[in-house]
Amino acid sequence: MGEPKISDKRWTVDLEKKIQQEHYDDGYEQRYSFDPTSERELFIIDTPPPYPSGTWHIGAVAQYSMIDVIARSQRLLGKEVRFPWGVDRNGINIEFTVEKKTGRKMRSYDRGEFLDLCTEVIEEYTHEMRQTAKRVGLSCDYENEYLTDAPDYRAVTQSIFVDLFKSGSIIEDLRPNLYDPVEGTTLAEAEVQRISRKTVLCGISWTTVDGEEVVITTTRPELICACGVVVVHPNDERYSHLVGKRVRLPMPVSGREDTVEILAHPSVRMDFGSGVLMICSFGDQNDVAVFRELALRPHVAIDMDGKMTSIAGPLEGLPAFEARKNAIDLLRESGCLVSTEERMQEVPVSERGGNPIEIILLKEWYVRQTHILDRLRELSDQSIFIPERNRQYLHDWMDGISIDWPISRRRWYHTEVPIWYSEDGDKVVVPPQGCYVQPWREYPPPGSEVLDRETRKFLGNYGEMESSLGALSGEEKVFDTWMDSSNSNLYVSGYISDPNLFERAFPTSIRPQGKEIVRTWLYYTLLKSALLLDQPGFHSIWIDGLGMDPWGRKMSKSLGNGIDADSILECGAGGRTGSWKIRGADGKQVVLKANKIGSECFRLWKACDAQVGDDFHINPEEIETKYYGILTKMFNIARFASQFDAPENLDIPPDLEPEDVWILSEFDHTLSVVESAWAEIDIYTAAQSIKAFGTGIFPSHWLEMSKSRLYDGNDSATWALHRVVRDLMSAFTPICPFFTHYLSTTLYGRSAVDVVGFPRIPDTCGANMFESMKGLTDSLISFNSMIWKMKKDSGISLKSPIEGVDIPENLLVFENTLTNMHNLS
RNA sequence: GGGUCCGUGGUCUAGGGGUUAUGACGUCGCUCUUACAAAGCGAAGAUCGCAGGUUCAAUUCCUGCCGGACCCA
Repeated sequence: MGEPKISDKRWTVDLEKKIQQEHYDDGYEQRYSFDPTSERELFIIDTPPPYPSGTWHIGAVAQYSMIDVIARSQRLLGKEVRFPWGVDRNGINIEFTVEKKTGRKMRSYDRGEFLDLCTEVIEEYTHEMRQTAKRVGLSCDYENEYLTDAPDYRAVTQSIFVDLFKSGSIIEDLRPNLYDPVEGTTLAEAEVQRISRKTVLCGISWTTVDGEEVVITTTRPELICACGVVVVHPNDERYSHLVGKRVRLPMPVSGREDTVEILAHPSVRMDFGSGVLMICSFGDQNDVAVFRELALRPHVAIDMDGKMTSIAGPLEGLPAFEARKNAIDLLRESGCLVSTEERMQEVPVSERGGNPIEIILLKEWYVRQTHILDRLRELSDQSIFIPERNRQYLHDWMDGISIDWPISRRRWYHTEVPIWYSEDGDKVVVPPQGCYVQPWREYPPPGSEVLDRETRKFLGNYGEMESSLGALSGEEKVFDTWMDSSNSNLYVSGYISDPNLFERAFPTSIRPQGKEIVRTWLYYTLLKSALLLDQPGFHSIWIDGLGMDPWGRKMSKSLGNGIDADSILECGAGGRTGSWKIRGADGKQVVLKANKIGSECFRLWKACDAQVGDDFHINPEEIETKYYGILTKMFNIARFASQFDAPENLDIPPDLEPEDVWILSEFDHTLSVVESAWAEIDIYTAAQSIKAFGTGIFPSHWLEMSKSRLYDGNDSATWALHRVVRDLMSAFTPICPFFTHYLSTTLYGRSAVDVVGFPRIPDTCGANMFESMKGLTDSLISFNSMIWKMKKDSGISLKSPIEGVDIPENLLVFENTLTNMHNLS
């Protein structure tokens, strides 16, 4: 015994930052790198590649910190863990950022020049994001960082495209597409959001060729020129006599017939407006469905700039929104407008740009998916979902899929569709595997192949056929960014780059992610794995909820309730405190304050505070008050232990006394619970068990009982103390790596983060005594509490002697200890 | 409008057909007991959203309603 080896009085955020600094400087790579040839069980994590946008949301950071807990706990269980660090950098977001920064629209730039600007800006953000990742303790393999916009990653995306094209899973077709006319690009169903907007519902008088008047209700009078058919419900007796007749369009049109047929169709709601509906190409998704069903010839009313085409007659050239106002005026003048009514309507807008969406006919590339949904369901049922109930999100999404996935976009900062077209348009050229190409500014590289555009039949090598293809035109379109990110599991498991690894590592061990991107990232990844390999994609899928504000609302800029990650992680560093102004539930500003949080406390909070899968409320005040004290407690236990020299050999115990056998058996039981919780990716149970033992039974009862023996240099007590503290730190290391690293290194000269193989207490120390000794635990707790209460009630201090207390029979094995501890006489 | 999930002391949270419902924070009282007052010990505090139903028994299962979140039309 002597001076404590740990001189600091308590854990501080400054100490945390100092330890972190050393940790990242010193041997970081050896510690956390991945050896693909390892004999150990492989555990590959498909880390969500975050999108760098400047600030990182605290909710997302909380999720990543739990992914790190998974990574560290699997290392602790002895697995060879690959915890990759990837950054998703493709996409419309960065294009918008650059446009905003420079005040110029993308299309006013030279394409190459614009790409360079994007790279520059995204590079800055990428750096900031990596700093935050390190600050929260993510033990990723940063050395082998992957970027989805880097040539090697894009090459994988393009190679997979070529494979799927050759196998017929990717096709090119002219179909009605969701389209954002402001940004000039196609969208997938997953990219569409709905907002509520005020709109005018018009009642318009149409006249049949026999001269009968019919009123049709619509919110889109400008689309009359695109009307292909007028429909009524088959059971609607008011109109059954009209079915089969033709009706005249109430607006002038050009280049098409000016009457359409009236038909019966069950999709009409009889109680909506007049009960007569005009079907246009393409007003909404229902129109698209009816057009397909009735095989109608579409009239293109809106062009790619969002303006009315020539068929719109007097409306030609107007943007859709103005055309609508104009159409209403024209109808009013001609006396066809019989009613107008303002009402709220849900309209589809683009997720990124917030622009109203049109549906227009476009030639695009598609990944076929509707044919494989049943198989996909079977495959996804082979994966374990954590928690199981979140499997439902995937099922719901798959049940709603009705059209193929359009993957081409008319944007720039994305992976290019790797294809060239022959001059006659009948043949295409695709690059060889593993090669990144930019067809809009490059010719096909050596090794490219020529295929028939329709049948995809191999026609010959590009080198040999070059002269027969005429002037090649490179595809200008790019991929939806989900085409890139949905390859992440393949990429990190060694697809193409390391076949030996891929053989062992696929299906990828785990996909951790938030529930909000089940319909995109998870679904598309599973689709890819199914199309390419007919395999499930993942062994386990861990789906967490979303970080919400303290009142349970989604954090968003517009609500003013967001919390920046750094403000939490840096709270308490260098004497700075944290203060957050957040708009509360009642609309008033609420100020939240905290003195110290940091990464360790933050991680502990997330691990302990809620089960995986549910949305979680983030309140900095709560994080501090509920969890900082636990760190202080655990720190002081280690500090206390550090004043007694640790025995040389912590593997072989001396002769152990009964109370030490008892605590070791209790501890081993806790360890067994924690070990199986880590194995099942059950962070909550592991965290709660460690916390309960480490702040409860161990310090409050065993430590108090053993103090006098420890001060007397008792070998048994000293051995038990250090064995428990050392292994407790190891078991705890996935949650608080820097905290346990510091304490274990200081006490035992070996970092808990380097422990590979979960610690358990040997049977020789009583680990197998748990069943026979567990009855003592409850008796001890109630006996100790009873004495403490007796002393309190009689107003004497805890060390004062007390008389007339009988030790219960089953606790007589601890007679000396208890007599000493409570000063019984 | 439809689907999914959630609703447990003042706050957050665990659990789950059966004697006194888990833990934490906050509150109150006592204590500076040779690790810890940024702590310890003790106490009070819940008709488990509401209304029905199933059952010998429900907070737990079912139905409806109310409130919240997410997704979809």
